[in-house]
Amino acid sequence: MHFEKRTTNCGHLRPSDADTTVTLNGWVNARRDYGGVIFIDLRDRYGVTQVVVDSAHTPELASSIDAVRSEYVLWVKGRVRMRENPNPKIPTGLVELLADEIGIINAADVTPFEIVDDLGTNEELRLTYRYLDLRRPALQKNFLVRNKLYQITHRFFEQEGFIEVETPVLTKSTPEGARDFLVPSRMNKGRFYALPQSPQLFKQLLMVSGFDKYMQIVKCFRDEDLRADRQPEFTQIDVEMSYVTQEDILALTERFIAMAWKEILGTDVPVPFPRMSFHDALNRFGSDKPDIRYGLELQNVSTLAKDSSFSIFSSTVAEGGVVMALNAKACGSFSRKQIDELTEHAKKYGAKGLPWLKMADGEISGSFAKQLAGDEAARLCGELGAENGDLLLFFPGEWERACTIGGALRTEIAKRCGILSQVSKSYSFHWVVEFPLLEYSEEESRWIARHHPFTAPMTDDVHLLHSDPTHARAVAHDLVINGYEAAGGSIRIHTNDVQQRMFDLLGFEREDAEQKFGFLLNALRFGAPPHGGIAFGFDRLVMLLCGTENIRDVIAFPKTTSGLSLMDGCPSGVDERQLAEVGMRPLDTRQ
RNA sequence: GGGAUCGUAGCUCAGCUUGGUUAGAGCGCCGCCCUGUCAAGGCGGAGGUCGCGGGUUCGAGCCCCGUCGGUCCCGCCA
Repeated sequence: MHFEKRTTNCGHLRPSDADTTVTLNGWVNARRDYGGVIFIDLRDRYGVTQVVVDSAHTPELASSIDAVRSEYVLWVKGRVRMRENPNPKIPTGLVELLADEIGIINAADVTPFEIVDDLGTNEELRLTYRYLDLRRPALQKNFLVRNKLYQITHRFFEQEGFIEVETPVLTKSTPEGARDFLVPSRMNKGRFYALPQSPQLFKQLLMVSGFDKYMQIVKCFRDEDLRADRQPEFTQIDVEMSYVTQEDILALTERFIAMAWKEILGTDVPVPFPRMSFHDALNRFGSDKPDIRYGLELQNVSTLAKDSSFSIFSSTVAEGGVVMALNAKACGSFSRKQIDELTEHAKKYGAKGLPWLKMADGEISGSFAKQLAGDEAARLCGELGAENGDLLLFFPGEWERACTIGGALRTEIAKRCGILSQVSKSYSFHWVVEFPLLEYSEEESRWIARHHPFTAPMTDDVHLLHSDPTHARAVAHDLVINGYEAAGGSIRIHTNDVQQRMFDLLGFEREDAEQKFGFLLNALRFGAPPHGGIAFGFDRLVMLLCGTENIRDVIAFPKTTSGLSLMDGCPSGVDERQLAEVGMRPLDTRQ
């Protein structure tokens, strides 16, 4: 196929290029045919340039491009000239290319949807033809941001003295944490590799090896259900350092984030980032990754609720629970229907109901107003700073549950009142620290690690490990940006005996721990330096930088919420021969 | 594993509440006209397994059951 190679691109030409002869290659974005004159908007990833075919200038050319339609690939050679009617909407809008020659490089069928930014096409179709979806400028912009972040990441960590080391993709399946994707072994039938949920153990082993400062941009895999911000395969910036304190990790992270935001968005991010404890995050915002771009903080009204004549309040406190509350300012105008919707929302998070009060003209009404004796209603309102027109929501229950429900309602109120859209263009950065090291799993009747089993306890809390595990805190840190967990990490356990004690606490038999994590326990015996690190959710950082709330907007070939790739149709069946080779038999689907 | 919601022309949607003639609109597509548009315009035209399967009914896009798929959420995600 003959074609004339481009001498410039479709986003480049300006008035200073007038009277030069250039060749463009690109896709037909639009064709406007006036008979005597035809306009063709030619598009590539750099922009759009208007091409003019003028029958007065080139009488033969018009008929030679009769067949040209949207998304045809063309080469166009011509002379740049100033437009009679400039188009201020596009950067090349002052000029146009008067075509001398046009060649059709490739024809295109009518596309299943138009290649424009503001299309409302359903995502199913877009994902099926992802390569066409990716032609849209809006999506291409996201991948330019993504590319910038790759480059900044490598440059930043290189400057900071880090070494990028690749870790295996075929690894050992370990208990704890997310479900593994398994890969059957042909050479060792009946045995399996696992794709890494993260390179956690490898990066710790690299510290034992003396690499000192390690980083890697790495794919991770978790076989769990998807969400708008979660894909089964995703990218992390994985970081680990030896001889550091938590302070060193936080400071490094702050420098990195400030650099990324400065270079990509041009904004100055104030450092250091504010910190709050896990406990405060839950108490004040009802989440361990709160969006603190707006206030609307929760309050604990347990002291008043303890002696309430409203029995749900008093009994909750008597049973060791709390009553959290939220003053939804100026939401007193919510209808009964709207409050019912809020109640339904609360129930999704495990609430049994949603007690509420309204204050209007100094009068207090609400779902349990009649059950409050004396000045109790007034005292609750006073405690919450209620004014006329406010709606008060209450969340009785076990502390973490009550806070979580409150947090969910806080977000919902912010959405409904337009608070979220007011702050949508801004960013907030903060740390959540002092996470609980452990939590008790009712399901498994044992303690499980809240972060992961290699996280070090705070020195002050080591003595609590056996006496009061609930209150032992971890040297862990999450970076929260706009309510997203953008990064998370910890100081690790670096001695064999502490790690062994942690496994004991988690209910691992010695032999079991040896079999599952023996390589780590061994490594910790050979002079392991103290170390710690952090891992950034790369896709989430790109989402934040692009201002999108959908992780599929920043991943070139994503999966649907049911884990399918609609474009190539994976996961797919394999034939029996392939299965037999890896020592597997087809599932008997008759059962 | 559970909940909500969506699926009608190539695309976006209306029609469903209250079952009833030939399922409509805009965009796109095809043809013709047109020398300054950039959401071009004018005239004409083609295009439908109403996701799929079953049921109720004289009759189903509409009601019921199931199923497949998209999206969002709870659980899950150390």
